[in-house]
Amino acid sequence: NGRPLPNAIRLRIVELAQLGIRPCDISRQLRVSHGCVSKILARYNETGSILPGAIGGSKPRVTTPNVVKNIREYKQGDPGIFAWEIRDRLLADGVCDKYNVPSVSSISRILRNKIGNLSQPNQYESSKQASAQVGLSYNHIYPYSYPNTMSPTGTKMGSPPGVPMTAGHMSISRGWPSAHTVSNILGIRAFMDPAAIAGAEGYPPKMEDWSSVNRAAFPAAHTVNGIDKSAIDADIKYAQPSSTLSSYVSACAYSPTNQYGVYSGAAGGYVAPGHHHWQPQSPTLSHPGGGMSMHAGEIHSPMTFKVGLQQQQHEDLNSVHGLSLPTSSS
DNA sequence: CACGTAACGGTTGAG
DNA sequence: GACTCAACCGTTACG
Repeated sequence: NGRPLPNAIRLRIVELAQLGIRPCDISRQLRVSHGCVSKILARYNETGSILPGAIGGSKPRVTTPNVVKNIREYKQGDPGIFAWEIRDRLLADGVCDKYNVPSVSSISRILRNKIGNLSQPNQYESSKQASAQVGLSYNHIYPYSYPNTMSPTGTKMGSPPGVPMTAGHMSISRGWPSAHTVSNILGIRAFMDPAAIAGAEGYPPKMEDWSSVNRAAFPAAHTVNGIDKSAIDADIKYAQPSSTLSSYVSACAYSPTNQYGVYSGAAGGYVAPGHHHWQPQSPTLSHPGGGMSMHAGEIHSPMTFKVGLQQQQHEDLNSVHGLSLPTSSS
């Protein structure tokens, strides 16, 4: 199946590993392939996140209306300007950063297709030149936006939201933002995902049974009660692009004190991203020291984001508590 | 046998 | 609304 393992299972994998259980035993116990266990643990060790990457979607366009507008202005200001000069200026003026600056060929294409007839200064006439409004919202809504270009809140995001990430890591992942960069965004969904909760109390018989499982898993869950999966999904879907929310969730979902302190000391480890509370209590699978230092920059911001929406999620996650981890008892 | 990882087919979501 | 594309997923097979 192509869908991510429920978060609860992912959690268990990391938790068991930290308890010193061997990966092969984990895979047997949780009935997950050893390859999957290996992958999740490897990722956890590398990034501190247990969350899956961002599935689906398209690579963000770099030729946003704003970029096009700037290119147009450059061209108008200096009709003889070369594409590579435009590229440099886009970088120099901060219109783009090195990650989302259009290629020279893209710029050439823009010049040719969209700005070719500069004699017509009517900016928004040609093609679907997208209004400035759309341009504005671009970074806003794009889950894949780069951390440094996407900070609608303006409060944080000096580093990727909620996820530890060194520059080196960014570069090895992909040209555009690493899946891990947005993994916390997915965390919203993953953690609200009924399947994830269902998975906590055992192995979900069928992922397809989300909606029914959901109700069973949240008998008293105010937020979910009476709302079917589609409604939830819709909420989540719209919530996702919000970096503010995602930041919060990443913090909330992995808050060791509120959510998982119950489990055990060792289990606290997986909460990793950016918590100074985190202490490798179990050396078995604790993060490499370097890994934690990567998180340092994140430490404070997630905490601040926990406040607003916490109650709601908190209770949801408490449900996770109630249902999960027969391990600790058995 | 345990483990890491590439190949594979499936799922997802933006365009 | 169906389609395409490119991302990620977990399983499987192999070393």
